[in-house]
Amino acid sequence: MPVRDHERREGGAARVTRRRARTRANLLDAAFKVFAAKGFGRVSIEEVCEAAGYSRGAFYSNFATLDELFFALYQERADLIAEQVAGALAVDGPDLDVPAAVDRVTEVLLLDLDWLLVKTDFLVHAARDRAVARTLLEHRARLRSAVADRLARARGHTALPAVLGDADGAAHAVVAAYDGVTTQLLLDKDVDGARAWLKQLLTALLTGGEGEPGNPVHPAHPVHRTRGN
Amino acid sequence: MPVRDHERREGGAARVTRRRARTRANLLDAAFKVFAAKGFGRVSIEEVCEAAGYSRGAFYSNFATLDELFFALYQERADLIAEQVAGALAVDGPDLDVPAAVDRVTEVLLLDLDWLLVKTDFLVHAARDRAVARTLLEHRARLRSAVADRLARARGHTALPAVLGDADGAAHAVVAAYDGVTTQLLLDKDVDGARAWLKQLLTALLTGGEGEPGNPVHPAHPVHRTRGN
DNA sequence: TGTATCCGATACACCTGTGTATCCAAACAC
DNA sequence: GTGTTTGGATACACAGGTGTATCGGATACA
Repeated sequence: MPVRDHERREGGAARVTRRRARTRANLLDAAFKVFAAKGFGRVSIEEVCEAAGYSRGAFYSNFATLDELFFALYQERADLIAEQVAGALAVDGPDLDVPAAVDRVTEVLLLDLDWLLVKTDFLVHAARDRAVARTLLEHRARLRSAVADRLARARGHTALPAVLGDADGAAHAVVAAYDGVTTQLLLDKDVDGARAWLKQLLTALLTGGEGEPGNPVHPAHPVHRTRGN
Repeated sequence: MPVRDHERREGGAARVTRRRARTRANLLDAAFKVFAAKGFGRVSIEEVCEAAGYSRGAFYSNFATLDELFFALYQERADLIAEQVAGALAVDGPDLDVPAAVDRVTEVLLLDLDWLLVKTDFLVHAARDRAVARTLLEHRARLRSAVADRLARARGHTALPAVLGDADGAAHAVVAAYDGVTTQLLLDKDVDGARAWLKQLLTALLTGGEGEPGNPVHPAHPVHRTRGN
């Protein structure tokens, strides 16, 4: 019998399952750290196992390939983030306090730089694999429609600038802004600057611009480090 | 004598240099194709050589590592794009025709999907290497200030919406929009949709929204393929 | 507690890629 | 043309990862 335990879970519920679940989780956690540090493309199965404190046997008992692990890892964490965003959007009553909601969402989305690194690795991965791309697109669609729903629900109370079309269009723009800010953040590593800049962008997009009168933050955001980038 | 020819060009001009330049260019071209197809992380030196029709000896005679080649490759192509963008911005006279300029720039920026793939690989690469990140940031800064200069030059003729602050802030937003649209494009591969969407975003950002009255394009852009993503 | 099952460790054979040393032929200077 | 330099091909030794088969201790259940 080959070692492929991971593909013969079908009819009856598994029997042992407890140790298994733990090691699987440990492998995923270790993989996250290693991926964040070195990048998916430069990580071997062995490294993941070593970081988790297991041998390769444990790996092959739980996953068929590194890709499969990566996929599971992404899905787990992405679902988690999606929940948090949904939570951040659900706070207000029927009428929407845009700046407050923007603050909360921004906080969640730009919380962890390591996650952004891994997420971007996954994007690159998905860009070359139709099937993977599809699930990533679904993830994004879910997030986007959460935003769109929230906006639509508040329509009339808070008017959207018609520039972007309907609530769905606005949600698209929100995601694009998030992606854009993320790209910059990956390079300058200035999380606080990125948060401020994203908040400004989003409020500008959603309110038409009459946010609080604070001065612009984007140019030379890094208070420390070389500026202007 | 080790094979490291590539690091002993110093005082006198090289002597042979012609064959060398050709093979170097061939290696870079082949690398671009292979990188685009499989992703930097999954490409070996051998593959590049094979694709270019050389042996590994040729590679090591021109580059020390795959990273070095990647860096050279990125710089070459990025410079090229920067030129084209500058050209697209330089067309108008002293007063700026925003929609026309947006059209031209958009055309250049979203011309080649392969380039976007490689560029994103490079982003991921740079995100884990300070030195590389620095040069990428400089590239972006150059591009951004080209935009900012053009906008500043046209100020008064065409009023910017004050939402984003000065011309520099607007340029930041332009780049962010570009990055955001790129991310989506990498997943749905819908170049035409991305162009339309980027145009709309940019005109909305720069004119405050009174672009042509065409209806919004973003939801369900793909005329073919699964929609809504 | 006994026992059947499962999970992960270990060992093995293999393959792919790497980097260097050496050498031949092509490109240049004259 | 001829001699010299140079660029790339070839050969080699080696490191590191992969995937599978097998085995022993751990785990759940009666």
